[in-house]
Amino acid sequence: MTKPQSHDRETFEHMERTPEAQAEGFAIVRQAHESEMAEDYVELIAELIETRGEARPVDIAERLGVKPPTVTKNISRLRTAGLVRRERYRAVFLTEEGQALAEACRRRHRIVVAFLLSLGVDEEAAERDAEGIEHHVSDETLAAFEKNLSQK
Amino acid sequence: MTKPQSHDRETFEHMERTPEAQAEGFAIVRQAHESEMAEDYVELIAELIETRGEARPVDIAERLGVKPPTVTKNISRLRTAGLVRRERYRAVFLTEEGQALAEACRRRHRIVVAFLLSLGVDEEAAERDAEGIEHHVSDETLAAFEKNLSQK
DNA sequence: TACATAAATTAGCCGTGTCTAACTTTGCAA
DNA sequence: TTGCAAAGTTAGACACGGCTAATTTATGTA
Repeated sequence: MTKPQSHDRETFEHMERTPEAQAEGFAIVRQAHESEMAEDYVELIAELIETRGEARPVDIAERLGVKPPTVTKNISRLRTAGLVRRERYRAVFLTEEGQALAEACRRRHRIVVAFLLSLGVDEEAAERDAEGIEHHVSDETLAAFEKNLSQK
Repeated sequence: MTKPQSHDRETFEHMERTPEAQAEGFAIVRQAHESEMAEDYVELIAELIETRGEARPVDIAERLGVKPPTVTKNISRLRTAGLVRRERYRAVFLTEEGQALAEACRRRHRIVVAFLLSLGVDEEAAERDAEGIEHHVSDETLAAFEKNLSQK
């Protein structure tokens, strides 16, 4: 069950993580992927409501770079998840829960972008990279980003 | 084609990105997701070959936290992609191309981890977050991480 | 050598997130 | 007021990356 104490190689450059710890890490990444769609949508919906007064599927589709049927399907998933409220053929609005999630996501997004900018990454790249990175930043790392920012 | 000059709101807190630029950002993230599987596998395979002399599906599965049939299926995709070479029921090896990719991924991984550690993130979290973040770090951002590291 | 066990594969299922084609609804303008 | 264009939805397909159950192959040991 437990590993034998003695090995051919007794010396390690750096201690390897256990297979279990490694597996847990990958599980966390897979889990993050599952919530990415929801996070991207509510974030974008909040942005659209703020700047245009409403979030129309056609605008969501354009900004996400996907086709309208994809938006319809995903919006209905968000509705099932309780993040979004809407009537057929009408604009989309966020529930309380959706708003809370959007707020958290936008805050995290802002921090990641600001942090990358503070590192000297240009605006285009910072914005692009943040889109992918933000979903994988733990609270602890986010705090480290913030701390580092305020110390500049 | 071009946007009308005058708007209801002439003042922006910060200039919004165009829908196209935003859509391109999301497209890049989606693209990154497609190569994540390949990157995680070749990185892990290289690691296993280095530490154990060979990469067996059972070990890959354990460390990835997935079941063996998943590994079989994905390995065959990697073979099709030309990243991996192997005979049925035998261990997996990397092609030249696979090795090059693995090397690039491991380098990026090391830099991301080192950077997070330098920010004061603890080892566990750094390792976990890096797993997700590394696939979304552009060359430019990676360079910024490195530069910041060397300046410590 | 033969067999039990471990490893790997195959077959077949599922949910996600994308697409195209075709249809329905909305709402504006003549 | 009616009719058309734009927006939205539905239906149906597909690839991906997971899974379980059942099967096949490899291997070490009795």
